[in-house]
Amino acid sequence: MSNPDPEQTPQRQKKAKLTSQKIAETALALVNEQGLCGLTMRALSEAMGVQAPVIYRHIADKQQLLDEMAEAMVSQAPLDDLASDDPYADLAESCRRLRRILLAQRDGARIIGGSYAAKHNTLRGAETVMGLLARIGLPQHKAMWTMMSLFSFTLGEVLEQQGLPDDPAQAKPAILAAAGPVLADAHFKHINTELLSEHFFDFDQRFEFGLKLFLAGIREEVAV
Amino acid sequence: MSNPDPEQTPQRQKKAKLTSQKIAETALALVNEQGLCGLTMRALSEAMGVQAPVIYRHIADKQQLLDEMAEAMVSQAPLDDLASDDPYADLAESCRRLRRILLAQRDGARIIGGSYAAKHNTLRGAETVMGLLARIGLPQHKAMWTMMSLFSFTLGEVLEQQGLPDDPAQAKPAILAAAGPVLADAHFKHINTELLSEHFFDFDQRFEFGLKLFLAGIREEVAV
DNA sequence: AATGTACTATTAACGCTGTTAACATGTCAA
DNA sequence: TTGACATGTTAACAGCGTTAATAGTACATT
Repeated sequence: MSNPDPEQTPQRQKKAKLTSQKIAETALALVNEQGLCGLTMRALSEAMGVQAPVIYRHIADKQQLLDEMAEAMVSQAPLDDLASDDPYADLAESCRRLRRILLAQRDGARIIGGSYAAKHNTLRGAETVMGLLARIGLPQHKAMWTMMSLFSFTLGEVLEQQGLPDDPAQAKPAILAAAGPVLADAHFKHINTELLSEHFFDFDQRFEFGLKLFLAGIREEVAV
Repeated sequence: MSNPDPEQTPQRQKKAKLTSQKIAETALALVNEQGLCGLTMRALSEAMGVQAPVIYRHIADKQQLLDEMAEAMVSQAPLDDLASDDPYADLAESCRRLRRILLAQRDGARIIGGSYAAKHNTLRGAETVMGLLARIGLPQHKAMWTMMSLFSFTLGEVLEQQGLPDDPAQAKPAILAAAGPVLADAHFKHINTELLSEHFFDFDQRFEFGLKLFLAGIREEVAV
């Protein structure tokens, strides 16, 4: 059978049979448009051409919706193909992919961070990373701590990046204006607005630098 | 004058003059009791023996309240006394203090993470850490990236720790029960429930291990 | 001392939220 | 045809952040 798309979906995807997975995908799309605050059950149901209480036929509450959204995000970029001869490079690539997933979805870090989803795709990604760390030579419990540290670091970085207002060209002057007076006043020798302006908002370089530090620390740990 | 505490405050701190700082402190105490979800403007005003709209005489909206709360938290543990002969040790201690602040306040990580407060105490702490990293030998922009990476790591770790239900003895079995079936099913070679059970929830050791990795990475970066 | 002014507090209400109850419709099996 | 069950609807509840309009209260000035 495989559902041959019976009709051309007149205006929307109207009668799409409403699975919890489709709900999660629509919710992610809605967040991309409106932001996480705009994700209300009513707005979501309207986007699906349906009344609000219908959603509750497929998911228990909003928290479970967020969990499904998190799992849907993770499943978008599996790590199965990572099998180069350099596990450190693969490890770095894993973190970059996680970061890319988070950045590709508006408020992605908050969605992932707010859910403790121990579901299939999430655990599969973890398994891959644990395999890399085992190849590197870490014992199992240290591998787990390392993985979680890398996850926390990556999540925290994107959390901060996505925390500022949507338009970066607008957020930057605002933050500089807020910090400026304080920095000018007291005896701040190691921070100044030029430093903030030029390097604080370069999130890509920030992330890569932190990642490099972390990997160097892992090499050191293994070498001992 | 200095307001000699005119009366013995009959039942509560009733007529405490209601500054934005006192509001923030009461809000933090309320979150400690009820959790962040329990922090409503009505509950907060009731805790202060006052009607809800009065709050808005002193703060613009709830986001600003959260900012004030974040700043109040940071101000609780300054870093001024850190001046040992080992800047790496001071750096580690800075991270531990930040973590202790976050853990001491219920939902502390979410409060700090949700605010972009470029206020006095926050920037002063940053200045101290930047000084340590300068002593270590990092150029200014790398010092800033390093500081932000450490902050993201620490915040992310506590965020995850505080993300699980309040009673850890209750959260642990729940998560294990959720992950168990998935782990048993497929070909998971590097993760298992024993590993999770014994080492995932040891957040202190997790944090210390990640911190060690990071510091080793910094040493490596400087040594090059 | 009386008065005007600014601050502080109150009550009432608006529009919105997640969620549930009660009821209607449609679909498929016996 | 007759159930049974999934799926949809409308109406409503309690609670949220926030604002408007109003009342009281303290203090500087006349």
